[in-house]
Amino acid sequence: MDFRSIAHRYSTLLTPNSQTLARAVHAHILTSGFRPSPYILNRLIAVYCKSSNIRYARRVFDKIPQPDIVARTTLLAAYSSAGDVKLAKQVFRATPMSMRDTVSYNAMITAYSHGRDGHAAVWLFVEMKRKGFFPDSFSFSSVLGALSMIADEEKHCKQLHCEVVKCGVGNVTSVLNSLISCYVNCASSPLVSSSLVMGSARKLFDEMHERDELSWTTMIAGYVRSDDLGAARKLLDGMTEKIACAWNAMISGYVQHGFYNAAFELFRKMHLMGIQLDEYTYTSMISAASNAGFYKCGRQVHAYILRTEAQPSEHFILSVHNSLITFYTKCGKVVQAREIFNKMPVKDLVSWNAILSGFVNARCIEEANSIFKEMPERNLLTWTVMVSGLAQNGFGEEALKLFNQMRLEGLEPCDYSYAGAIMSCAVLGSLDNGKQIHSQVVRLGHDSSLSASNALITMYARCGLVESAYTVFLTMPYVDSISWNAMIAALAQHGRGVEAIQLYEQMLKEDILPDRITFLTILSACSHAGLVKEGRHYFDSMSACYDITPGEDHYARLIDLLCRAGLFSEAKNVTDSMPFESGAPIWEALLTGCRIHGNFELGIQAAERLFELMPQHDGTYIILSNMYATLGQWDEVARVRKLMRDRGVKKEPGCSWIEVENMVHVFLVDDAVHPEVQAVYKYLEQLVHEMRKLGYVPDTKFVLHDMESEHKEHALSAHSEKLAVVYGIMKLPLGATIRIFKNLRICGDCHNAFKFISKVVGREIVVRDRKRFHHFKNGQCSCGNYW
DNA sequence: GTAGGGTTAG
Repeated sequence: MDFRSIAHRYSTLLTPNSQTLARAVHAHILTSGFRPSPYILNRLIAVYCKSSNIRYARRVFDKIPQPDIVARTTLLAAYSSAGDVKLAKQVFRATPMSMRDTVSYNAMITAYSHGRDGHAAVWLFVEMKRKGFFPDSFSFSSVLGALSMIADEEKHCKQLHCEVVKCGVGNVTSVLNSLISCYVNCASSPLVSSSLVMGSARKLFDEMHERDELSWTTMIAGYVRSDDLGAARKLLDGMTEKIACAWNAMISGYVQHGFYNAAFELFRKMHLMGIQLDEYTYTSMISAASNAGFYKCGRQVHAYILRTEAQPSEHFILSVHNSLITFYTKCGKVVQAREIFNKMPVKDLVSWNAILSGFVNARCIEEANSIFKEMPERNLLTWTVMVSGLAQNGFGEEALKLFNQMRLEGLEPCDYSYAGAIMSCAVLGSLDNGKQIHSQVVRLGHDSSLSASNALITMYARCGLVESAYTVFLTMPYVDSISWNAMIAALAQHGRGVEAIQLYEQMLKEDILPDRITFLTILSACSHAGLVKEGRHYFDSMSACYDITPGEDHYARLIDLLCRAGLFSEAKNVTDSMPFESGAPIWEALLTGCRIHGNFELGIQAAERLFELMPQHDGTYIILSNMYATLGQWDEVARVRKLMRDRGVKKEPGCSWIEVENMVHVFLVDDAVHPEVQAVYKYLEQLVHEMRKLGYVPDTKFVLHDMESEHKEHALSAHSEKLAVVYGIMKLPLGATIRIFKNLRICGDCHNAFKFISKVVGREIVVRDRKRFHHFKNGQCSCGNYW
């Protein structure tokens, strides 16, 4: 067979799906010196482009001495869909003016549009007209897509609408679809009245002579985007054709707005009506199940897919499995999620990010870390998930390090990333860092972001500056229930229970619905302030007014509230009426109350139960041993100590820290490590002398009970919180508030001592311990000794 | 040779 006939056969066989043949032809060209016609070369480029083999396409292209406009446009379009605007532009620029035509302009406009550069696209559209090219329906579809990105006023859409009509494509369905989509996008701009613009879109839709799948889908998705689910549903119900995309848009709208039951109802209807369910339907439904916590429903969807999809496409497998990973992790089934992830034949970035955040949410930080290291590629989301995951799990330092590293790698953090960094500062109590990040947030315009601002509220509160937290809260352009919860929690942690309750009441007045977290917060606010009646009232309102079933955590806080107030019989009534067995949180609350009120009988009972439920928890042993010590039952003290030793339980060492000039200084009990600790001891000695003059008597009871301190007199002055406070007095500017942090609860003697210190040195001391804040000022503590 | 919608990761 000669070359000519081979060429002929190739040209008929080179369909877009014949990649193998394309390689054969290519090889033939390279090895035999065969010079195919431009037509064959163009086909070859097209086949390579179709199969995303752009590098081969480029090699063929570069071999052509004078590529024609078809070859150039094919390559340009391939770069465009691969998202490589730079190379697309290169090809376009290299095309001589005399060769260019409308199609090549259209392709380049689309390339800009894919590269999210709406201005460049519109500019090229204008240039193309100036150069005398007449825009066709493709030009309008492309430029309208670009315009959607930059138009924030209806008049922009209207302008192009006029041109569409002038150019005679005002009746072309595809152009009208793009135009509708343009109006729809514009409707989400804050500068326009959404209902007015949606009205214009709808008018176009109603006046169309012919509506295709896209018209219906665009219009329905448009209503969904402008939060008008009712209009979307009405349109869907009036649709006679069976258009899966339109149904998918509606379902996804329900899911995004949290109407999970409506989504499932529509899903069933879709199935009953015989509309083809596809990966888009399934992913939405699975995500509905994960968000709503409908484990059974999700399993059913999963099982249904396995039963019905015999030949799923690669795209189907990928997207469905990606959403399944999230589903299983959100339902607490990390093992299943991992299994699905491991078995996936092809993984993309979404899969990796899904499993990563699954581990992060399940608090499996080690696994998350190894996934993060293993990932073949990372994006902004990856880093953000990891930063906030580390922060949420208490690894503030690691989180901040990672945040800085992501910036070094040239990634521009988004508001969520900043929220993670701010939370790290909250965990560390690093006000200097927090303030710095706050100013960056403002500079970058992220201060209107909910996630960043909510994190700022928490950060300021946890660094001891409730007023700054309040300022953030009050200056937010809009707030959500998380903002309210954060602010109420801020007041609660600082013992300002009455204000916390007032804020909660205001939240109700503003028609914000409280959630489970709100009640946890408000109950502990009542607990810290001794507001028993109010606490009971709010607890009862949960199921009565808000249809929220109190969980074990809510019961535990109620019991904490009652026991702190010494109401043990009431607490018992509550535990008896609980719909479940008392777990560890309940017994812990009881034990805390018993410790405060010296109710040893019940306390010992609670402690013994806790030994069974969480044998590795150091706190129980310490409280129990202290109780026995107070009773003088030294045999029992010894027994508890032995039990602790035998079980290998280690007491978490007390440690306190303070920030001075952007540096965190850490002190341990009996610290000998900090370079300036000798000076600190010396200063403390002088201070105690002054304090004694005012009536301070060291309370040796606390030493007696401290299982780690063998040397009484010294141990008292060597508690880490004292060292940190003294260091602050020595190093911070005169009059500045001393803010220190402790990993455990503050010791009773230190609490007493700080009252005296605040008076002697005339400074405010703020202590954040494991549970709450203490503000010492002028010999008083804000907790009113109720802690 | 060129366009436009519905999904999954916080």
